[in-house]
Amino acid sequence: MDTKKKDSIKLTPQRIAIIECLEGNTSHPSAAEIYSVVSEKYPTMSFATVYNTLQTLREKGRVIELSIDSGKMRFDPNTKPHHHLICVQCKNITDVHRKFALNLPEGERCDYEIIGNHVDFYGICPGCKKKK
Amino acid sequence: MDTKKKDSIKLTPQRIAIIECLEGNTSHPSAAEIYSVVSEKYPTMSFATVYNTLQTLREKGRVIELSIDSGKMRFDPNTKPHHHLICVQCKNITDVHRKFALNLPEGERCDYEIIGNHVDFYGICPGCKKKK
DNA sequence: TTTTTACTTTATAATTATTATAATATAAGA
DNA sequence: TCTTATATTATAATAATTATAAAGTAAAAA
Ligand SMILES: [Mn+2]
Ligand SMILES: [Mn+2]
Ligand SMILES: [Zn+2]
Ligand SMILES: [Zn+2]
Repeated sequence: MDTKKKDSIKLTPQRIAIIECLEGNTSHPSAAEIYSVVSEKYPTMSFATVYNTLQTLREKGRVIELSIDSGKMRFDPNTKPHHHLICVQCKNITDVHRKFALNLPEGERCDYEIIGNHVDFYGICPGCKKKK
Repeated sequence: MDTKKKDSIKLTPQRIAIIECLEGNTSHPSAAEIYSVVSEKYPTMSFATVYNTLQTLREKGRVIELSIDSGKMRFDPNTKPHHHLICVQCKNITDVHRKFALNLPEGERCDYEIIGNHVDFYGICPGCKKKK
């Protein structure tokens, strides 16, 4: 809710545009998609700024990186634990807010210290179903 | 168990080396790691051959691509459905053979046709725990 | 308010993973 | 053995991301 001092970042117009693009965005955009949106408002926007800002936001815990799409990173401003429903065809990602009680029994933990888990559901989205 | 005619591929020494490198391999190697292993036996081995062969094996359903590690693909010769335990520090991937009964209720499916699911457990592996 | 300073943006180059191309080589069937 | 479709290789091309360094600017200090 409220941001601690350590979480504050210098608010430049570019950063504000990137943050606004992400705010409430459930499309899990790639860096290129974010660049494409913000560069409309700021034509001088550089790709490096998008990457720099995303890295800063990640360090501050305001965005999460998803390694779901092969080749490119996708970003999620929803940092609360949740799961995903992924279209295997168009790679659309939809949030799943339901909680799952998944506990690995001692024997399956291989001495790992377990931090958390994440479920990916795979399927075909309504849009792709329509296209036969 | 037995390979159908359609699944047969021309067996070259390079392909055999790559297949043998993958056979029973539970380390979920990257293309570079596979190249590094097979190029010891075949010094003329090309990176393109590793990628070509991996693509062929994937098309034949003999290997699975994992988009877990940011930046690079990792490959899993175990194509039976299973889950993973991932070290957030060194990106070691350990198989989890336990089954989870995960069914999304109608309301959460967003009209997707659901094909399957996969669970990633995150944690710190014993090796990384030791290094403080 | 002006000055200072540390941080940010930008253009550009570099890096890394992967895919494409085309000439040469070869496994496997006739 | 001969033939041919397919595989391998060197090499170039592409795509995503990271690094560098000069120039700009938000915010703190004076
Ligand atoms: Mn999400
Ligand atoms: Mn596995
Ligand atoms: Zn789709
Ligand atoms: Zn580890």
